[in-house]
Amino acid sequence: MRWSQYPVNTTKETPADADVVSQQLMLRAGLIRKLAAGLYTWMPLGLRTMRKVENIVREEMDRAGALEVLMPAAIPAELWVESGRWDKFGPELLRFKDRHERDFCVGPTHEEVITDIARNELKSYRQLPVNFYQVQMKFRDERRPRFGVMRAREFLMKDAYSFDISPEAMQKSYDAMHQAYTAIFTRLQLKFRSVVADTGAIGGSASEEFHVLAESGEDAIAFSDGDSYAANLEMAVAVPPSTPRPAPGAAMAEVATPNARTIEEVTRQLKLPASRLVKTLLVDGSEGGVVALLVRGDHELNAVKAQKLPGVASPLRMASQDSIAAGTRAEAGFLGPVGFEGRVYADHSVVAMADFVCGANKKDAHLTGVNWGRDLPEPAAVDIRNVVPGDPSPTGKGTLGIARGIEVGHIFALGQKYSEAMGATVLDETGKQATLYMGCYGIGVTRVVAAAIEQNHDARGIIWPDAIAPFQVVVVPINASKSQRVRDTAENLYRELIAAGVDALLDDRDERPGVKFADTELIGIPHRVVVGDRGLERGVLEYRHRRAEAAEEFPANEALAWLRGRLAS
RNA sequence: CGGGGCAUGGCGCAGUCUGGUAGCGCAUCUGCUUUGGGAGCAGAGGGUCGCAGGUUCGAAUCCUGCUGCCCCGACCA
Repeated sequence: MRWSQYPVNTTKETPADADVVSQQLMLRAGLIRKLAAGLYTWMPLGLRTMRKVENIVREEMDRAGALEVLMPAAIPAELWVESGRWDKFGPELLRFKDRHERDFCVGPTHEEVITDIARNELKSYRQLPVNFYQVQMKFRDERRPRFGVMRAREFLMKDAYSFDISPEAMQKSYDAMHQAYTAIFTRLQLKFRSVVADTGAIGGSASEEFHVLAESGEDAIAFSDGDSYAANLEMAVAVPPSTPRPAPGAAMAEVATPNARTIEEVTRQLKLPASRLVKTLLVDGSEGGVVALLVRGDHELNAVKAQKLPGVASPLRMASQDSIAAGTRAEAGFLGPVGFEGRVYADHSVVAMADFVCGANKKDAHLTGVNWGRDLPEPAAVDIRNVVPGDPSPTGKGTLGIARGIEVGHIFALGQKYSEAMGATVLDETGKQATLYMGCYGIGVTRVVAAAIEQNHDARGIIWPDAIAPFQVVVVPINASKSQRVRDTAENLYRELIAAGVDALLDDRDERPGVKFADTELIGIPHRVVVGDRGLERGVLEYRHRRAEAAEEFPANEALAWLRGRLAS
């Protein structure tokens, strides 16, 4: 492609309303243009990258044996009523009526449509396993679209749905997708992790998310340095301490702690580390009243874990001032388990403590030297805290660290949720109707593009991985208007590259060198070749990788062969 | 949906309080000079000041209503 024929409008100024780097760079580089909140046009340059991502996804899906289909974006309401999601989905589902006043929605995901296909097309267990996928624009009317294409309302998604005769077979399909996703993100040259996820509202037996690691990621991920264990922070298991609880060494005593309502204030007044304190959190019980949750002073309560405990209201709600007063006759800031009459859950790390400090259930007072068994009954030991860096991995290998990630893929072993609701069955070996087992698997293609930028950029702009760069190489003639030799050399090299099947861009604009360099770096072309009279005097061209500190020279007369070596590595 | 804010040429903004000629930078176009890190000079084009109503001799500016957009707020690819 010749740059002069490509309307790439780059800007020096950062758009005022772009709040993340990827969005700023995509706008500055002219990859996308915003039409309305959460709606973007993909400009030629941006679309090239998106298509490259899409093709890699498609190739790996095909390789895994999945079959591509294309379902309508507009879906009749009946299917959604049948699955029960017409009422459950809420305002994110964009609904509309056609000219006959029939209800429709714009598909935010396609379980209903594909299950309808499955029940009509699949008759026998002999047709299984089967996995249908599509790459298609989805629409979700996000309550707040933001971060550019990362959380847009309309976005390109690869969604796949597997159908199997048994849970075991479903697991095989699921594993195959896990493998395919790993291959995809590896080929995209992104640093990523697959993490154990909460199956949440969708339900099902297994679920993993694929995260691209980036500082700016919205999600916290705990991962082990000893093996491949990784989980969402909400899901990461905090293992009980391996060291036994020390014997009591002190008598229980009440100490005055005026106005010490926070852990920080108590540690300051008592001159003790937060790890010696017990934080008492009262939450609403599922049958009224309050439940006490205890975590160590330096730990954080994990709401997802806590709301799964028997007797605890879900979703988790902190107790109101009134119910705290009714349950303890004390006030928040000075709560403690000693003398508390309701249900008590203590995190494993709390159970392992001796001579600890907690609230005295009395204003301006705490208790010190408190010990389980002696001063209060042994509590129910549970895992209700967020893991912290340095915790042992639940797999027993290595310790946990915390990283931030952007969720770009999610795989679910769904089970029979939709097939049951919509009656998707086949005949099994014995000739009986058997309800299908489903899995569903998504990749946010547009989000991958943004995530790749979040992970790969510097002050000058984007640094595309070779696999998804809109162009692999840019040939930059310097002062071409003055030198026939520069013009010819650049032109010939460009043609050779194209003929060799390399995605090459020729910057044939009549611009000053500084402008060309700055633009090339902003749009993130990984390999740059400079053709200038200065080098041609000595028969050399200049090469620089987007990440390299400095340029290097190479012989002009064997340019293609030399460059191929660089492109391969 | 709650809270805050913004709307002035393609982009970024000033002007609004205190009504009276619509302005700056970038970008665009023309010419000359320049040419290895976002050039200089000279000139040019481009604006229903978000929309509707009102106050006034006169409204970007004051008043009312509407719309759109952005930011902050724990369920997502």
